[in-house]
Amino acid sequence: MPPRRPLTLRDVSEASGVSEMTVSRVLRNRGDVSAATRDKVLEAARTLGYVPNKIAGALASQRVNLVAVIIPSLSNMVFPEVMTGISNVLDETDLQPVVGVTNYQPARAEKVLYEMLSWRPSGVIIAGLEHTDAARAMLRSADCPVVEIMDIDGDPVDAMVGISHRRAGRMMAQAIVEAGYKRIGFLGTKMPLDHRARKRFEGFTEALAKAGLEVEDQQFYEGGSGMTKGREMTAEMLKRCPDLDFLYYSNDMIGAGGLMYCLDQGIDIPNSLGMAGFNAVELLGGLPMQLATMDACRTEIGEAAARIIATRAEDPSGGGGECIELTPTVAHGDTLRAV
Amino acid sequence: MPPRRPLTLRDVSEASGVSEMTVSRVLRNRGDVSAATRDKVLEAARTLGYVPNKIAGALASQRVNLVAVIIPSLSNMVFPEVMTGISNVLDETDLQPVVGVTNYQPARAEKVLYEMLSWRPSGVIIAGLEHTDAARAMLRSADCPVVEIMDIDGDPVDAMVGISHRRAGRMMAQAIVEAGYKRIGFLGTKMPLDHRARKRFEGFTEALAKAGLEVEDQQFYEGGSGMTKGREMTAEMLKRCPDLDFLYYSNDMIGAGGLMYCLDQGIDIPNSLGMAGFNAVELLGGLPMQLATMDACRTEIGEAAARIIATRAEDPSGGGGECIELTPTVAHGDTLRAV
DNA sequence: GTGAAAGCGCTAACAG
DNA sequence: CTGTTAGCGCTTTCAC
Repeated sequence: MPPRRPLTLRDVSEASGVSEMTVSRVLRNRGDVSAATRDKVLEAARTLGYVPNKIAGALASQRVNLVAVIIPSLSNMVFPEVMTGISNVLDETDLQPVVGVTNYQPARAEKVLYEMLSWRPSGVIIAGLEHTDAARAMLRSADCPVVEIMDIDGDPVDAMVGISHRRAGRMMAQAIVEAGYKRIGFLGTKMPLDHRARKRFEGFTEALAKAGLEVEDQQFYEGGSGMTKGREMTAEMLKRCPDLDFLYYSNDMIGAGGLMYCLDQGIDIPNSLGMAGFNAVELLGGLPMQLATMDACRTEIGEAAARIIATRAEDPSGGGGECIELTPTVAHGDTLRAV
Repeated sequence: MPPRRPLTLRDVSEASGVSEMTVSRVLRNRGDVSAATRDKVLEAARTLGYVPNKIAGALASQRVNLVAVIIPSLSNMVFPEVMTGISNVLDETDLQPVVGVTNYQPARAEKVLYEMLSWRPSGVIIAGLEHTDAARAMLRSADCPVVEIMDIDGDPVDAMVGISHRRAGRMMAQAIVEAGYKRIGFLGTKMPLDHRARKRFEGFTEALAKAGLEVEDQQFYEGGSGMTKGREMTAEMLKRCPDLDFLYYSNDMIGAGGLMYCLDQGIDIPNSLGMAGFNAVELLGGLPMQLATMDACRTEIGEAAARIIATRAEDPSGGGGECIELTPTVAHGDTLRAV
């Protein structure tokens, strides 16, 4: 057995007695090749176990079938769902998503972006509208479509697809006000790290203000959002302010923890206390009570974003600056009184 | 503004008055370059907004800093945790993970693998030991380290890192037997789709048999494992076999759903009924009762796998065929009586 | 329908 | 410390 050297087109060419060029044509289903030649080539390629070298191919053709997807985390169920949407659409094309994770760190985001752009992807899908100056500069001069997703409250570099978190916050506030709750507490992530949560909170307080109300107590946390965290924070807040009649959580996981705590305590939900989260986490479907929440249209966002990239990959001249706003809906569940 | 053409080294070379080769050295921190030249180059590169073309670089250097990670799903929290482990280690190197998702479909796995191998990655990390013949063939002839993860009950193509699911099943069975439970039901995914669950089940029944017991009832499902599913299945099984005294679930999510159901029903856990899952999902920390479970060492698996790749990337001659078995531990939680 | 030549943008290897 | 030369493996372009 000769020292293993990666197979090249030339090997297939020699094995099949067909020129490299024609082998290349066959392997890419390009141009007219006689059935006989095609068979010879495919046969040779398969028995050799040839895998084309996309690096060389991409360099020569100036075409890369990769789409860079840059997200803050995989642990937050939101992003896997966005990925599902993206895959749903890209699977129909020859584009391939490549995922980069930033862990909510702007510095990492910059590095991941740089790294991915250096592979000259056919498109970039990136979470959020807030980026460092350097990242924005890279996105702007990237020679491919850029879709910023999840959020539309801001100025995109190119295209954007998402929901208005400010509006989402307002909608939830309105539902709460309409249901007659008055003494409202907020529990969520530390804002500077989470722009979308901040915008929801802003919309939320704004709509409360319009109804003459304000948030009576608030508490912020850092780190992973498990149910444990929600449980602890809820216990603390209710100890501090026992007369609250509603708790608004920045996401469903901590909300579910809070809900479990309240049920343990025998609190009468949703009458003496209402609760709501954000994000419609379906994993939580089995809880004894359904938390009020709001669907953030994650799969749809991924699909729409991917569609923009795919469309422009087909026709690079068209498109640009697309802006797609999706509309979330409030689910009252069992923890927010209907009116 | 001239028609936008991607910047090349030559542009930086011209802008800085330094040869392409030296520019290249600076940008890669390679070899000795005088501080003066270095500054000129970096300055020029930054103001131009140059991003190197890794495609060309990789072709020339025959080196790619990508590690292909192939996993069945992102929705199953297991895999994001493995990814965390991988990132923990690769972040210290210049290697970059690239994720491909197969959705548990062998055909997709083949395609994703082919696609990734065609980019000539520095390593492959792939979930499971079971692959189609074509996939195995590709892995075998891939010219890079291949680490199969999660499971070690089988023959690896090259290296493997994981736990023995058969042993995990046995361990849980022993804990259950020792605790004195006798009438045991099993609820899990359809086996042909999930080799690791199957192996756990095999080990489980084997250890039960050794204690003179067998599974009294079992039920399988397909599709996403949310708490809802676990709740429904549990209700059905307990209706069918009300005298069961233990329920073993193939994962924590459905187990948690079952637990919620039983608590709703006022069943006395863990006395009249014990329960256990698999995978130590920490998101569930806030439930009123902690499900007995078993840690599958996901982060550690990712770390160990990445370390193998990183080590071999440094010294391509060394290594090969590493096999790392990690040992899970049983957590009794509140749903499995201690002895 | 098929082949030959040129070069994609970078880096290895060597020369100064 | 810096520059020159020759490809990396494929596809584009053009010729037959």
